[in-house]
Amino acid sequence: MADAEIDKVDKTILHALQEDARNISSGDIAERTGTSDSTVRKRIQRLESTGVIKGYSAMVDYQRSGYPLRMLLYCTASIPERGGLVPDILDIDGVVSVQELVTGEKNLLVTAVGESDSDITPIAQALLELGITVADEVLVRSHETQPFNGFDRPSEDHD
Amino acid sequence: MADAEIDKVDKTILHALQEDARNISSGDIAERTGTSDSTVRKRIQRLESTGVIKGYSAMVDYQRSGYPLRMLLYCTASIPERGGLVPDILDIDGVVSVQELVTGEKNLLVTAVGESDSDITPIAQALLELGITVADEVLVRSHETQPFNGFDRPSEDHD
DNA sequence: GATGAAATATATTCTAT
DNA sequence: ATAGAATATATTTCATC
Repeated sequence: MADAEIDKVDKTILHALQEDARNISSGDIAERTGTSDSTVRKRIQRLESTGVIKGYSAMVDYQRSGYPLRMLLYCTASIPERGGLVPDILDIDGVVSVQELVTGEKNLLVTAVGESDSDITPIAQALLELGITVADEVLVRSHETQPFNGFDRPSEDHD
Repeated sequence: MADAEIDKVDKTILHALQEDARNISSGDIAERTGTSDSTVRKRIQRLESTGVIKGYSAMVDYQRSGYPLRMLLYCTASIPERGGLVPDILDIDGVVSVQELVTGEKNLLVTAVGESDSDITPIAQALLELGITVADEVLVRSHETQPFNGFDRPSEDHD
């Protein structure tokens, strides 16, 4: 359950699956690791069961799928409550991520997606009902995400 | 190329692939849409080629894979340059996302992942070399992301 | 871990509606 | 644009070393 047992093979697997989770087979990854596909499959199962791999998801361009609005909501919640509120926040329609911030008065960063501004208002309302103050709202103009590049150098072992 | 042609079937496909991009086949999705697997496959190809689906990626728990540090870097870049800098920023080791913010002096939000604080310093340095000022750094205590839930109600067509 | 064979599932192509 | 059928590939499962 610890996080220490990530070796070269695991790194290569993580890198491959971050690159393309749908069209790469265990055999393809095995070629890169120099092991067999059954080994890769067992490793993947372990990574899944230990929670290192949380799942596999299509990366959707919300802009091109009818939801052009992306907004950051900086919130303030009381520290003791904050952690427990995260699941409730994720339940709010349009919310795609919640981050607890260590420093600052604005200790919660909520990201929401929608069709238009009118979709954001009810989100702020729902947050208020959870006892969370929305201190600031910032519209996101563009958004690029990529896999972490720490797994593509399996030569340097992490352990 | 427009973003308007997302119908019920597409929404169901997007929802399914966001839920599990690796272990769901076109046939499985076809059962949900009430169409055939060959139809689903063609729809997926279209969604991919129009850029609605940007790719498929394993969601990795960086905390459990040896990279417990997540940091937000609020930056300031001159507006005309900002957009063009995004690819350069993504090239920096440890950077996982770049967001252009519409309002505020801090008009760029960079998210980075690393093993320890010492991994963040060179990132700030690299940003400086691009002519970007790091105005603020905030450590992320916890981070939860989920698929947008707008695709799980295919009853209401978006068009 | 690795390997090989059997069983399954999946993708491709072409035809038709 | 969707569906169906036939073929070809690919993938997993499982027993074995």
